Amino acid sequence: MQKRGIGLVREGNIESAVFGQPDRASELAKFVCKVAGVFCDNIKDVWQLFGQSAGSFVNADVVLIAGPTASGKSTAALALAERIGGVIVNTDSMQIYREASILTARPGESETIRTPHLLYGHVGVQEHYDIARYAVDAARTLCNLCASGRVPIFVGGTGLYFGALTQGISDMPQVPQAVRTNARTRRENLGADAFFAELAGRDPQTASLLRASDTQRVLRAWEVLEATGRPLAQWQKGVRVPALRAGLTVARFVVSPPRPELHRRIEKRFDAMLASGAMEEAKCLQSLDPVLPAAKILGLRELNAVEAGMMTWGEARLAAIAATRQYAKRQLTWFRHRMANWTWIEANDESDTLRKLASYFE
RNA sequence: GCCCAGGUAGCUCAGUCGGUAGAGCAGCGGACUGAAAAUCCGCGUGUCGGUGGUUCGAUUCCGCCCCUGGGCA
Repeated sequence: MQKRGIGLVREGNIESAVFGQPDRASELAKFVCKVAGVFCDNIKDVWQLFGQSAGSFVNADVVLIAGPTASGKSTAALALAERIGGVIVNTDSMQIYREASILTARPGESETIRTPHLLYGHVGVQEHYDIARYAVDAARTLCNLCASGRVPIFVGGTGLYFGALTQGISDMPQVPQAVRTNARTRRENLGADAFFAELAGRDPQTASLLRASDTQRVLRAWEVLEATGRPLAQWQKGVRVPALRAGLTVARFVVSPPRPELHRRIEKRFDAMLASGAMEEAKCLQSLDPVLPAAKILGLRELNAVEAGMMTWGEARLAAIAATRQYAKRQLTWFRHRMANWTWIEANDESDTLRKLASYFE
């Protein structure tokens, strides 16, 4: 076992140890600099203050790399994996689907042959995958990898799933499919407002946190109450167990190109998808039940609209690209607020991203 | 060259009987614990083509010019 980097911060009777945890270190960096009376704006500088090499980061037990769609995070993660002997683990809610490799930009054979990629394409599009299953899959994967001694590098764009890794989700029973179907039917029959009023009558606590228009959450609240007899808000107060258990050294990164560059990359990537058979893939998925999560894969609806004669190619292309931009924006909102203390890699291009990311593992 | 229709937000357009303007889309900001590539909330971002004139006041009316469509030559 290699030695972890440790820096001591002293102020009066406060004494804190900075272990090889970039996020914790970055939190303390400003404080350290203030105490030391020097200017430094990154973690490596902090380490150098203490005469230590930033190489301690290579000792991370786990690496997390988040980023908006098309940010180049997968490429960066692969390069990092090869450098530190890591294994890539998916943290994306759509790249899990077997039959949708092109539209979800899932790593292909040329990537998977270089480094093991886990939790990619392991679920059929007909399945109703969700964060609960992800939490289980991720914990199991982590467990397996711990024994192997290879560093897991979790890569993806689903903020909620990163939450399962770092925060965990409250334990609660699975809602039977029949109850879920009933909820949908009932909301359709009653209308959104009456359905919400009904929920508010039975579960004012959860309802007070929601709006009638929030279809998905209102349905979820109703289902959980119906299936368990207990308000969702109560369940959510339950203990959350992170998949990344305490004691692990976790290096956390957000890959974030400048917005205009990201938009260019999104457009370019969609054209690349079209060129590599996205239309054919969409055709195979066109009869998917709209209720299934996989039916929400970006671009699917638009390409199927072309097939159905409802949209021209040009319209579908622009609509799909716009939908992807909007998704990236929502991801960034999550990351900015939930991952504010992660190490942000704000590079202009792929090689710059790689260089910056790698610099934390030198 | 002449005639007609236009030139208003990033795009498509509405509107102002003269008091400096608003929709959709795009965009931007935000929320978010079992569908999360989902779901939901908030925000107009503008030399009203240019320039003279009339007017207390012009994006609106008039003249000229420029640009874009279409038609006639």
